[in-house]
Amino acid sequence: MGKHTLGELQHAIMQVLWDRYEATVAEVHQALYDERGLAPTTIATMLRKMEDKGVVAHRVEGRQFVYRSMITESAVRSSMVGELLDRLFAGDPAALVSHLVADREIDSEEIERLRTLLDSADRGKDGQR
Amino acid sequence: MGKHTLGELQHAIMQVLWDRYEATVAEVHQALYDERGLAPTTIATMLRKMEDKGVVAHRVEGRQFVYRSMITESAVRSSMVGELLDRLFAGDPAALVSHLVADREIDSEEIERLRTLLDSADRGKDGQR
DNA sequence: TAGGTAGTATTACCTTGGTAGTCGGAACGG
DNA sequence: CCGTTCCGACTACCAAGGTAATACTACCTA
Repeated sequence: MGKHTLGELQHAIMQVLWDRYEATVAEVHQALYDERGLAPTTIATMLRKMEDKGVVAHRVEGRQFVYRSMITESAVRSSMVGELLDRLFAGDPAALVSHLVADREIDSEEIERLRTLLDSADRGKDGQR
Repeated sequence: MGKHTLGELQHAIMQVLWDRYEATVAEVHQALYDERGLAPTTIATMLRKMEDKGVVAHRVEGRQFVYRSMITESAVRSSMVGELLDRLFAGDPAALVSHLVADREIDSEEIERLRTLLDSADRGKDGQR
């Protein structure tokens, strides 16, 4: 499996593509303009670089390019979470969760949610095998 | 609060400093040599750059520099986990945990550990207020 | 058919992380 | 006292992410 690591802007662009499935440069630019105020050429350049990396692809429609994502959001998450896990927590997911509850003030309500989540995940695994 | 984001090598170096509290360039180099096989100057250069960023500091002992970390491991974790959380999960820790159990094959045993962890965390919070 | 315009291609910087060679001074060994 | 060696300082690259101006081309319109 490749290194699906995306930079800040790249991820924001992917977000747009994941939302709409397809988008022209202009559409991506529009979608990000309020938050970032970047030039349209910046978006275009980034998309080209991302295509070089193989994370997006485009088709031609009239005189504009319509881009689409080549990787799923969950693949990117796996890749990036996995990397952070290895780097910061020696690959131990429990250590990450521990950090989450200890440091990031997660209120009791949130913890309750998480516990429910774990319960169902556990049940799901049991049912699967 | 600053952006305590460290690269791969930088983090490995910090790890050494966190372990020993203080270390010379040669010691850091030695500690990382088996895994990475880098030139001593590479370590020295990196440490200088890290000092520019303010994440380490040094004192002079004889003719060598003794470096120490200026930031805690937990601060780095907070910073980097927080960033990943915002970027990939819209700041929702539960979504991260959800991804963890759904995608990263965490076995039932692990889930059990996590649940125990959440229980005690919850109790801790209650006791605090 | 000429000119404007929309939209991609080219080119160019800047920053940060990473990697390392070479230089210069100071200490150490004889 | 002299040469070697140890070590930080300086300098130099490379890649990737970001940011954007400028060039080019093809279409659309008057």
